[in-house]
Amino acid sequence: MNEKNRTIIIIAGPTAVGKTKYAMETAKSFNGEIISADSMQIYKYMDIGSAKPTNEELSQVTHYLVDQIDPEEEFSVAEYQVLAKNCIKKVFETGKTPIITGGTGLYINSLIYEMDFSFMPKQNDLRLRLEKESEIYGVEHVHNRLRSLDREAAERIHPNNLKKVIRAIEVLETTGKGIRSFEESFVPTKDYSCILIGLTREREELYHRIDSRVNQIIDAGLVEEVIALRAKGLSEKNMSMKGIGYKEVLAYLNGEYNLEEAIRLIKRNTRHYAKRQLTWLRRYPNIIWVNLSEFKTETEALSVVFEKIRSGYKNQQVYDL
RNA sequence: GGCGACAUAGCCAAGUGGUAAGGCAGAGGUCUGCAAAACCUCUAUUCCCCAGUUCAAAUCUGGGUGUCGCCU
Repeated sequence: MNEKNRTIIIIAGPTAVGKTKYAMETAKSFNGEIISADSMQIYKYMDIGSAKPTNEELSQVTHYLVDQIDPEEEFSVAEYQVLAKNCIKKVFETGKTPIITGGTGLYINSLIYEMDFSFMPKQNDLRLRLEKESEIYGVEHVHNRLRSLDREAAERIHPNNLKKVIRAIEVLETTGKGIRSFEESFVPTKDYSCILIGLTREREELYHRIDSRVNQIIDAGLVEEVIALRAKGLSEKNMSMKGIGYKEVLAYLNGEYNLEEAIRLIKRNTRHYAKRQLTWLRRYPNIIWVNLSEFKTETEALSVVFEKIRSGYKNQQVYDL
């Protein structure tokens, strides 16, 4: 089998770096179709705040996993992985190249590493019980419980990180096994190989782009979009509404602060998010970085991106940890 | 010109004789079923400047500089 037929291209990078544009061009040049790895763009009706590709862009290149899930639905990596892997398979079958793009690091992990979520399902009632326990007796109490089950895991997970503590207990109670070995096995998937491009920019420039994008999003009608979502019955309780831009506008609409403050917070939170994304991406040993700030024109930057993808094919720069 | 208050990190500040709280911003990091989530770590050898008192000064005294307020 031709190596090229089994290689996916991942265009990763922090929010507002310009992923959409570069992924589009890559798709056009490499006979590709785009599969999103974005935990917010996957939701329907959340167009403006999640900075989805425009209708024009969507019509130019086939996109998967954008606009798929109802915002009130529960969704997680486990489901994402199944959907995305199906899409990848489908794209391969048509003889095209899957281009993965998006900023959700965990979703990307689920595609490049052998990650099996199926044997440790979530346990809603246990979760609720533990959450309640932590409210009554405090996070330390729940953490102590983890300690009694798995000392080593307790040492690794900070007591304040309740989500993680609960998940560890959940896994221990349902499988009876430790969570450790599982966490450490970052085994590359055998389904295909990956060329991972990391787009970045100088921090200052990135932050400027974020600020101006937030302004654009507000002008484009984010507040109206949130009002419409609220009218559908969505509230801050829904995961989808915890997205940056949504939670702040919701708080503004609830009278917690004024619009100006909401905009300030959206900008700040987006900056924090971008920083965390960069931290995440730095962990990939074979990521091929392209600093877009280094180029005078987009054409120039694009040709470098393409060149790196080509040499990626040549060197078989695949995930091999 | 006179009187008064204040001067501590990029910003907001606490500290009123015992060796620089805290918050924001910033930086670094963790991550295997909510991930735009959740969580962790770091960031003033020095408090506007100079002199003095004291074992010890951001803290007290004197002078200078600057900012703000009030009065003429």
